[in-house]
Amino acid sequence: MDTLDISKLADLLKALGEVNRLSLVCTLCDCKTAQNATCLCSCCSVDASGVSRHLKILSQQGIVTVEKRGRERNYSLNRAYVATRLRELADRIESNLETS
Amino acid sequence: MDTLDISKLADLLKALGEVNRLSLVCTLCDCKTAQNATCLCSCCSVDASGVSRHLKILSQQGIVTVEKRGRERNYSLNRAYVATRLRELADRIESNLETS
DNA sequence: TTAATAGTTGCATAGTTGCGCAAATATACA
DNA sequence: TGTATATTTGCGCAACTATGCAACTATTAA
Repeated sequence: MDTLDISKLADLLKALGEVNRLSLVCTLCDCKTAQNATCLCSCCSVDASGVSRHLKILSQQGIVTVEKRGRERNYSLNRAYVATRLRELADRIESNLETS
Repeated sequence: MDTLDISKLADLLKALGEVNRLSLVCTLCDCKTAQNATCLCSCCSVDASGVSRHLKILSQQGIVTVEKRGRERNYSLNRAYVATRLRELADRIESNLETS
């Protein structure tokens, strides 16, 4: 894993590593359908502008996808992408090495 | 997953979500034996005091274990613990729901 | 004891982050 | 049109974070 990958992964983990953002992610986890920002407000303790900013960070990191629908934005979790990144790191951490 | 768990997991991810700390973790990944702080300095772009502080945060989060040995501290990665936390989240994210 | 080595801690600083509020933008609908 | 709803953005603020430096503690070894 080179420096660039580490930096990119760190950005992903940092995006997940904030309690309100992780709450948003966990809420989206439990939703079969995409949710709009107003609906997502209820799961974390910030106002709409804060939720908007958190969702922007999550989407910049590829954690959620936005779909514009009228005046709403519908957010859905990129389950496979996030799970894959987390499992890749888990696998790397648990890999048994022969050398060093 | 309740609020407390989310908060605790966010703390873990935040600890991993800093590029120098993640570099330390990845370096320890590739080491079969525990490494001391001076040795770990080379993998990230901060001085010894910075490394010391980052390692403290990692150990507070249970990511690494410290073993005092003379004037050295030897750090090793808690592979199973970290990998398990990451996989738990990955599993939750990918779980298919029947409702909602 | 003295000097060297390993690591930690206090301090100051620069930069980042999360937040609410208010204003702005965008869209829908009467 | 005008009004309501959904979301974003600018602003300022307070709190937090990462950093280097210098001083410190702890341990080893000459």
